[in-house]
Amino acid sequence: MAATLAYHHNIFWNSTTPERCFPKLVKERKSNRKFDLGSEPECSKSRFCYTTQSKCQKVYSLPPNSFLPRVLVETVESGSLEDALNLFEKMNHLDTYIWNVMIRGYTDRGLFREAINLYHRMGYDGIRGDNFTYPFVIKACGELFALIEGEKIHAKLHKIGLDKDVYICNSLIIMYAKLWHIDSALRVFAEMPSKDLVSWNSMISSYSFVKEHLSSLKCFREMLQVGIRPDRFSMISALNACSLGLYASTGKELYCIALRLGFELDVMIQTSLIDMYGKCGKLDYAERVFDRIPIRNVVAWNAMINSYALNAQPVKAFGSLKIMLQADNLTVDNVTLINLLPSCTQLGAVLQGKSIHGYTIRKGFLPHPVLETALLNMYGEFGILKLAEVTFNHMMEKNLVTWNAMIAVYVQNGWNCKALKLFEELLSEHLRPDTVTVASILPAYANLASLREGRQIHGYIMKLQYLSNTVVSNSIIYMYASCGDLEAARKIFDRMTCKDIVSWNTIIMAYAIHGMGRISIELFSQMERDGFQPNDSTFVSLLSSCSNSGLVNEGWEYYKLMKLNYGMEPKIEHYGCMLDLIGRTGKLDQATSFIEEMPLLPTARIWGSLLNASRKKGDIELAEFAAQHIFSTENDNTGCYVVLSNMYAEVGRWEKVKETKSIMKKERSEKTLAYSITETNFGLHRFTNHDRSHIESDMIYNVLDILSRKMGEKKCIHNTKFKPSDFARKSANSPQNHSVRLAVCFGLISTTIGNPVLVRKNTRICEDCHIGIKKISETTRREIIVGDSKVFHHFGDGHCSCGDYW
DNA sequence: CTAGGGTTAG
Repeated sequence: MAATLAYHHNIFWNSTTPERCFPKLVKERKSNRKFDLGSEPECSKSRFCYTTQSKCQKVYSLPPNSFLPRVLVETVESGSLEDALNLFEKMNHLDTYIWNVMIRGYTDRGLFREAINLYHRMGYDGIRGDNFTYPFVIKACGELFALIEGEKIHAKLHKIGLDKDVYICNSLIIMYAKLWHIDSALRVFAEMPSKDLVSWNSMISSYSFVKEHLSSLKCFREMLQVGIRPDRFSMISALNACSLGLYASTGKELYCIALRLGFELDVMIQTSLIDMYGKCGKLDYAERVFDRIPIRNVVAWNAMINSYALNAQPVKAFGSLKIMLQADNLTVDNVTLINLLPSCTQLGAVLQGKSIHGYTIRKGFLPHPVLETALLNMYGEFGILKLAEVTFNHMMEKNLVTWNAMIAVYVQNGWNCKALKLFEELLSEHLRPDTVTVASILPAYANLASLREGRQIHGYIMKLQYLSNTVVSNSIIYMYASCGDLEAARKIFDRMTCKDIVSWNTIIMAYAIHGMGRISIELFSQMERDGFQPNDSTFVSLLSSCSNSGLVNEGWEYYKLMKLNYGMEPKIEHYGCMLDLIGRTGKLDQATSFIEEMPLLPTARIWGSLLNASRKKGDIELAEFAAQHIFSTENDNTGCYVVLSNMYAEVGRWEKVKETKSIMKKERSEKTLAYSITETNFGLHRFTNHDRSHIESDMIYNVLDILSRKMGEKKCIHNTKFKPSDFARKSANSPQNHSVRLAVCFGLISTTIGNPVLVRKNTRICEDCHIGIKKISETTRREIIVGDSKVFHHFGDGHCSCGDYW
C-alpha cells in the first residue's frame, strides 16, 4: 500500500499542476518531500514555511546545558505539575526558559488560570517574556475567554516589539476568534509583515469558528491566489466551512483542489468530505467518497453513519454498523453510539435505543455528557419522559446543551409547567441561557398563554440581546399570537431584519389563529414579492387561515395553486385544512367524498374535522360514523364522546346521552373541566361554569345581570337548542353563567377602557356564549378577544371575526 | 520549549 501511495504522490509532484499553481513552493518541497497521509500521527506536526521569515532565521533562547532545567522539563512532561513547581521554586528564576517550561506545562494541562498567574509572577520578578512565552499565555487567555487580559497582553507585545512574531500573531488570531472578536483577529492577520501557512489556516478556521463560513472560504481562495499551497488542515477547515454553511458546490470544488494537491487518499480529508456531503444532503456523493477510502477507521464510519441519520436512512446506518463491526473488525466509540441514536428514533426502535443505553453502561461509556444528552433526546422523542428525566438527573456533568435538551423534551411533550420550572432552575444556576434555551422555552409560554408572563420573557430576551436571532424572534411571534396579542406579534415581525421562511409561515399562521384570512393572504403575496419560496408549512398556515376565516373560494384557489404553480403534493395536514374548509360550507357529501378521494390514509385529525362538520349540521349519523373511525385510531376519545353526547342531547335522545356517558365512565375518560382565564396586572383569574369563588363574585354577577338585561336576554331563557323537556338540566348548566361570560365580565371591570378584554378558554366556546359576547361587545363598545381551543374570536360591534363558524 | 486539524448533543 505504501508503495502505491508514494507512486501517487510522485505523479502529482512531477506533474506540472502544483508548480504552476504554487510557484513559490518548489524550493521548499524538495526538503519536505514526505507526505502526510493522516495515518501516522507524528506526521501531523510537519509544517511548510513558505514565507520570508523562515525558522532558521529566528534567534532562539536555547536551553542552557545544565542539569536542572532538563529535570524540570521531564517532571512537567511526566505530568506532576506540583513536583515541577516545587523544583521550579528552588531554581534560579533569572532564566526565561524555565518560566516557559512551567507556563507551557499549565497550558498543556488545561490549567489556564495558573498559566496566566505564573506569567504575572514572572513580570513581578522582573523577567521579560519572550517569543516562546506568549503563545502559551495567549492561548490561555483565549480558553478562559479573558478578553481584557488578552488585549492587555496584546498591547504589551506592541510595546516590547514582539507583535510581529509569526507564532505570537498566529496565537492572537485564534485567541480573538475564540473570543468572537473576528475583527481583531483579522486586524492581526492583515498587519502581519509575513504570514505563514499556519497564519492562513488560523484565519480560515477562525472565520469558521464564528460561523462566517463565506469569509472563511474567501480567505481560502485568497490564500490560493497569493500562491500558498494549502495543506490538509487548510483543506479540512475550508471543507468544514462548506459543511456548516451548506455550500455543497464549493465543497465539490474543494474536492477537485484536494485531488490536484494529492490529498486523494487522505482519510481525514475524506472524512471531512463525507461529513460535508452528508450535511448538504448529498448522500450519494458521501457514499462515493466513503467507498474510496483505502483503510476505513472509526471516525470515517462515524461520519458515514451520521450522514445516514441526517438523510433519514436509519436502516443503512445500522447496516453500516454491522459492516464496521464484522468486516472491518472495528469497535464502536462514543461518537458511533451518539450517531446511532437518531436512527433508533427514526425507526421507532425503542428496544434498540434502550439496548444502546444498556451497552453504554456495561462498557463504561458513561458518564459522558454528549452521549447522555443524546440518550435524553432519544427518550424525549419516544415520549418516555420518565427515562429522559432519569438520564438527566443522573448526569454528573451538565452543560447548557443538556439543559436545553431537557427543556425542549418537556415542551415537545406538552409538559409546559415542568419546562418552566426547569428553566427557572437553570437561571438559578450559574448558567446563562443562550438563544437555543430561549427558543426552546418560548413555546411553553405560548402554550400556557399568559400574556403577562409572555411579555416578561420578551423583556428578558431583549435584555439578553437575542432579539436579532431569527429563530428566537420567530418563537416570540408565535408566543404573542398564541397569547392573544396579535399586534405585538406583528410588531416583532415587522422589525425583524433577517426574516426566514419560518418567520413568514409564523406570521401567516398568527393571522390564521386570529381568523384574519385576508391579512394572511396579503402577507403570502408580500412574501412572494420578497422572493421567498413557500414550503409545506406555508400552505398549512395559508389554508387554515382561509378555513378559519371562511374564505372558501380563496382556500380552494391556493390548494390548486400549491399543486400547479409550486408542484407540491398536498400532505395530510393540507387535506385536514381543506376538510375544515369544506365543513364550513356545510356540504357534508363533498366532505365525505373528499376523504374517499384522498390518496392518503385518513388520520384521527381528518375524522375529527368531519365530526365537527357534522356537529355543526346536526347530522348525527355522519357524526357517529366519524366517531367510530376516531375510536379505532386514537386513545383519547374524550372530546369525541362529549360532542356526540351534546348532539344527542340537542335532539333529545336521552337514552343515547346516557349510553355515551356510561361508556365514558367505563373507559375512565373524564370530561375535561371547562374554564376561562383572564389576566390583570396582578395575575390570572380562572373561572369555571357558575363559579362563585372569585373575590369579586358579587360584582361580576351584577355586571352580568345588567348586561343580560340590556341585551334583552331574560334570565334562564336563552337561545339554546336544548329541548324544553330538559329544562332541569338546562337550568343547571345555563350558558348564561358559563365561564367565558364570567371571565369577560371580570375583564370588563378590571381593565381600562380602550384596551381589549382578553379571555382564554380551554374548550370551544358554545353557541349561546358566542351570541352573548357579540351582544356584550356591542353594548359595551369594547373589543373582546376570546381564544378558545381552536381560534381567537375578535368580538366588536356585535360581530365576530370568525364569521360565526368555528 | 511555541501556533492550527477530521466525526459528536440543541
